[in-house]
Amino acid sequence: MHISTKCSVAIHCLIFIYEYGEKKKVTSELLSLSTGSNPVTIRNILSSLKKNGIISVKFGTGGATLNCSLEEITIYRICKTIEPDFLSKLFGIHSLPSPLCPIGKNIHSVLNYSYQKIQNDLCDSLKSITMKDLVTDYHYFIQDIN
Amino acid sequence: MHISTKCSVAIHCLIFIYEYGEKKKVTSELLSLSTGSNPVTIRNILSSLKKNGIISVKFGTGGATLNCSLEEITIYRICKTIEPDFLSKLFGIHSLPSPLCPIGKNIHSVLNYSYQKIQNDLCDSLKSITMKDLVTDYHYFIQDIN
DNA sequence: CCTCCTGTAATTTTAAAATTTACACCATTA
DNA sequence: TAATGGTGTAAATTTTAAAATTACAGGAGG
Repeated sequence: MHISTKCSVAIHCLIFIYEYGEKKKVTSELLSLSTGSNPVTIRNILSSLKKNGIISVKFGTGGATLNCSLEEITIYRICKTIEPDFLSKLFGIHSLPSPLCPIGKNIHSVLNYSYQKIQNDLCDSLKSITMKDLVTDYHYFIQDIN
Repeated sequence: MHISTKCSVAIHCLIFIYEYGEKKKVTSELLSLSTGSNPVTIRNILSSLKKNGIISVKFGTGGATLNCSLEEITIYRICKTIEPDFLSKLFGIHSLPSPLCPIGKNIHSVLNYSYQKIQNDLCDSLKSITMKDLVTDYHYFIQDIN
């Protein structure tokens, strides 16, 4: 199972909110059009980001705005917010090894021990990239291509 | 989507083959019982490992044996063998962002640029652990628990 | 030549992710 | 104060990917 596309959509939304949040009323409908995802999916994502304090969403009247600086929003923070146990779901593990076999009995412990290290490494990697980097890259691509 | 459970099953099989491959005839049926996975799944996994030169499987009569030293088999090599494009499938990306929106038009480039770095980091992490480590851990757990 | 095994294609089942439908509730404004 | 255009969320449905199952051809060795 991979890290959900919801994280990619969340990044897309955050760039959009950063770029337009002050000028326009950024609604779930608008983000739905830009991302190509369903408005309900967007609302669920925004709801998580809001609970984590990353954005504010005006209830009733609508519209999302950024609530903290780009440097404070790492990819790790986004993933963790959207999908709290994404790291432990990184590796699939077969659920029914035989308890009668010494290897079957211990394989979960063995795998988890090494997988934990890999998860920690991935965690560091995800923490090293922030929305600041992504917005900078976005501006680079905008200039370059258009 | 996560990294397939087939990788965990492959590691299970390799420990089994290392421990018993010389003494017993390790068949897909036997590995199926130990892992709790289907014999056909096992045969597909063994078939990949065989093509990569990690193990040998006796055709006709049956039985798998290790073909190289434990140190040479990294988790990366196993994953890559079982699921060649697992790294690029690590992050899901929404497939239909709007080409009419500047962000929608560039989001794939932006995401891939950062995701590539993360994939490289993960790659390094996966290369840092070998079957030697996993077998050592296994022996540790065996002693400890039984 | 019979038995036990591998290799692999094709189908079915299962499980997870995403979408859709539905509706209660809030703010603004005409 | 009622209409409009939003949010928040639950529940059902659809879609998609992974895994299991079924099926069978073919090799090795007693």
